Amino acid sequence: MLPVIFLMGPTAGGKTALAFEWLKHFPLEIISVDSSQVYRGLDIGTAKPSAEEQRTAPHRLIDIRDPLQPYSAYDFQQDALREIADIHSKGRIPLLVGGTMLYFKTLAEGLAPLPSADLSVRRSIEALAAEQGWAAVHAELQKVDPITAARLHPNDAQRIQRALEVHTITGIPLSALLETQKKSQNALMHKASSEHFPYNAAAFAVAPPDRQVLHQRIEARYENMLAKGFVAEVETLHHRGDLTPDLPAIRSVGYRQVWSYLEGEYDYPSMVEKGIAATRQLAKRQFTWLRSWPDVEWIDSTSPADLQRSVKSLNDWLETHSARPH
RNA sequence: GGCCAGAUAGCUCAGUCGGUAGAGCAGAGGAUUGAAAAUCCUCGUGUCGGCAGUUCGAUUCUGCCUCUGGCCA
Repeated sequence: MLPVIFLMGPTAGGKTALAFEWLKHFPLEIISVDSSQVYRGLDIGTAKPSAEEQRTAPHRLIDIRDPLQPYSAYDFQQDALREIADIHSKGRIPLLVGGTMLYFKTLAEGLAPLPSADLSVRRSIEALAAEQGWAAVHAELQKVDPITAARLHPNDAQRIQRALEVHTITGIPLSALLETQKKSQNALMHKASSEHFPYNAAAFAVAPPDRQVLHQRIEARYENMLAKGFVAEVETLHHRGDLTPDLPAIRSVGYRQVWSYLEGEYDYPSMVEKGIAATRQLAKRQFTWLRSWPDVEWIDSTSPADLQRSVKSLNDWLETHSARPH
């Protein structure tokens, strides 16, 4: 079974530095696992690798969408599987690096056979919500899919909308469709191969062990982004005229806050404070995913010794779990 | 120097007709199936600036002090 490496971690945790270190020692090719770096024109604020860094180490699945175009976990799964196969065919090893934890999970576990998003259905559900409130939409879901309705909090508008959308399109409750997948799924999750993911995957996570240290890094990095022209970058997007703040791209951490600042919703210092706080909150949610991920090897990004240890660890794993292509 | 207004959770503030206090934000934990850097849930004891007085009881009333802001000199 061919090897695949997952390098996960919170934002500003030190993933890029570690990936470049590993690149010196192994025949790796990088696939980005990042729901914001897929968008063209979102560079500074997503900490996208620079042109120079991309020359040294090409990143796949970056700059593959216009901010107006949607991208989804399903799209990622399809794209990533294709890129993994391509890298293997070249006799190299795929290194998946990023912080979008749902994308990692989707890749490892696969998705149930669900319909993709349908704008007109979503609009009609939003119209109902605007007219009667989300409690009414939740009640509507209760009628057609009581299992999902019970699972979702009445305030979780986004998930209620999706569940109702799935039922409207297929006539089958979301809960039933998820059950289908569960039955066909391999008993061993994540690390084990399945029909969805026939690879041997090693999972690593990098971060400073001390949350305060991560917070300091987040703050320093945000200030640095602003110094590098982050506001001007968002201004360019703003001036296009066709982008709106409800698009996933513009909702990205930092972009949303600068966008609001440009709209005059609050002043510059507030924008900075809110942007940094939103980044901390993102990191916290990423930790929540990582704590429950099975068999993760944690690496302390503040310790040079630990970075070196990880090289040895990765080397051992590649030797025992798979024949290295070279 | 005088007058006025403040001083309550990490921050911004509300409140207690005297019975030791609560919102928003921040923070922490959790959930997470085609928007996921999204969306949602849970978690609030802090010498109520200090000292003294009145009182059964003061964060609340009174006096003095300290600090902050404003106005007048």
